Amino acid sequence: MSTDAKNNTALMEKIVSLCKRRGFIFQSSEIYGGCGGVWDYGPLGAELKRNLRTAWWNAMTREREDVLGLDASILMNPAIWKASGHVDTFADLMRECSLTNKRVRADHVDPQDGVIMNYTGAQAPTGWKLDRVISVLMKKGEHIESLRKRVRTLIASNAGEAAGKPEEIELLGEAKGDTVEGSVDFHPETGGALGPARPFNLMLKTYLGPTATEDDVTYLRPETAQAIFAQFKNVFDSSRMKVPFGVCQIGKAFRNEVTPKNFTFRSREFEQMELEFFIKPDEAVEIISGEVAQWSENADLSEPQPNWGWDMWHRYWVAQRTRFYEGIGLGGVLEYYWQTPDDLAHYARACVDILCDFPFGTEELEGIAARGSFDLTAHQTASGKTQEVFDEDLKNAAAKLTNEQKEALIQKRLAAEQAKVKGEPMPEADVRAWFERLFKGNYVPHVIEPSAGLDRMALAIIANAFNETEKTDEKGKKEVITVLRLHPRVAPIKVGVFPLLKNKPELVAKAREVYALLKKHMNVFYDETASIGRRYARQDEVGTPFGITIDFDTLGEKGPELQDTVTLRHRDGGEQERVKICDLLPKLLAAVS
RNA sequence: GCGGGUGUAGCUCAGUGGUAGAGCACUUCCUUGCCAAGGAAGAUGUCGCGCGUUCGAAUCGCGUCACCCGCUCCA
Repeated sequence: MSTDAKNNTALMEKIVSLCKRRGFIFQSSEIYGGCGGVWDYGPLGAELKRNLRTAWWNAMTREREDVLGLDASILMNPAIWKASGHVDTFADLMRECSLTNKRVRADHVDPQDGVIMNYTGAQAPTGWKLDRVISVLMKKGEHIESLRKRVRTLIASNAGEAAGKPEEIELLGEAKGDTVEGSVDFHPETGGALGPARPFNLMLKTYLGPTATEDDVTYLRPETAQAIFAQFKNVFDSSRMKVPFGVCQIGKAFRNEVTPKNFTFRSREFEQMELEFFIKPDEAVEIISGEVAQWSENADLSEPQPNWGWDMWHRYWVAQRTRFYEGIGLGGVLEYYWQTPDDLAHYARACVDILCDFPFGTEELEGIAARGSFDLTAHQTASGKTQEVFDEDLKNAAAKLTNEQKEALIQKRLAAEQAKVKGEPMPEADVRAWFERLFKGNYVPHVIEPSAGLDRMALAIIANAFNETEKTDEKGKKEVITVLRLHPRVAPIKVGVFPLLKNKPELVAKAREVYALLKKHMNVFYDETASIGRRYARQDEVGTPFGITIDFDTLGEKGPELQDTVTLRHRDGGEQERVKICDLLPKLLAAVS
């Protein structure tokens, strides 16, 4: 491991340790030895998550006119997961390469010719040993030395650092095996023998009903999005909304990840915050507005416009989400990755990953995808229930088009279908049928999907707020000071209230008064033990942005001007100001909301 | 899933076959005049879990679970 990587691992360990010590995050089921890939949030973690959830919910729906909330069940009719493609994608039989553990779909192995080479194991000068039979296909025309080199390289990369340099690995007990033709038992790239075909499903299966037969199988949802699609018509019909509008949801999702890792970053149970923002197809926008706005570097994305097509809406949501992250203190550590056509799923038109700096690397916080009408159309087809909306503006505008104008639109779309890089072009008859419905004002909405992970967000917040400095006191004793520089809005505790001394009843009584005053409005922590400095430090470590100290001036010892004023201490920098008790609440509320 | 590593007090760790330890944290009391002060007393561990070897296991062996690292996976 490089020095950087080691430092980052050490940093991550400190963060994990702080999270446990101060009650942010615990290992699930710890007293029973834990449970792989799931985590519990302690008192402070629960507050932090709640603050993030509230910030998101407010930004996405309460502060907007065009987005509504939903809270759907985790268990759903399994037909939803068949329609969405989740069952098929994950129910494939997979085979694993015995050399590299690379997986391939069992039905996607190309037949190969060659000679099977067998080894009884391998060893390295580092003392590392592999004690298992290795079978590799020496492809027709391949030189034995080239095969050996390949095997050594693959073994070394799979074994990690323990095996040392590939060229020093010794292959043991080489023996020539059978000659095969058209064999599908070897990995097409590595040549390693493939293991048995096994189902590989990332969805957590369960049974609805006590009989637990295969007929009762359903899944814990692997994403919250599908519930929004499945309830689209109900929300639309019950809310009097018009496209464009969105439906958002916060909730748990479950994936049987192969390797949960990086603390809470990739876990098997996690919380998603997703918005499905439904928009008109570009053709509808063009008919109504006469044009579709083109994006450029200096495009104004602040207010949605009627002539926005999917591209503008997509970029608008990227900008909106960026603003959100800035508002919770992550503005400085974001990166963006625009997926290339190769990365994109066939149904997606564009997808931006919002990445964030973590100690273990720059990783995805949120994905913002333009998914076309893929999801609603899939549910329409599978359920047999129309997911179309009727758009009167569109019908009226279309009625004014000449036949030539209509045909021009159809021709433009047909050309676009032919130019598609991924997926099959839509047959002309289907395109014409679709336009037929469109000209009457009917279409299945398209969608922009910003999908964020709450647990990742919480981890990003903690990791980026984590700050350690070394301090030397008067006696020359060095100590490490830890401060979580959390944005006041997300901090689990907003303010600490301290009497300067605990053996002066007047100070304690006044401090309890201030505590009671603030507690109704925010999470406040009262502490009278240990020295004032230590109490400040304890709160710094959990990111409490403010500290209030009740001292003798508060009691009026230095005269009436200072009576009923307190010291307000700021976490970052430790500067202090004198504030009247009656001014505290408005001042603090402004800072934390 | 593969390979490597780790697991001892709340945290960080020492302890290599013979009575479980330190620092910090914690509790109580005294003291305290703004940034991890001091004093006194105290509590805290089936040494991840299970099986085995042994007169005796935190220590050795096997298994298992969890976490970390590297692969792999990640619509």
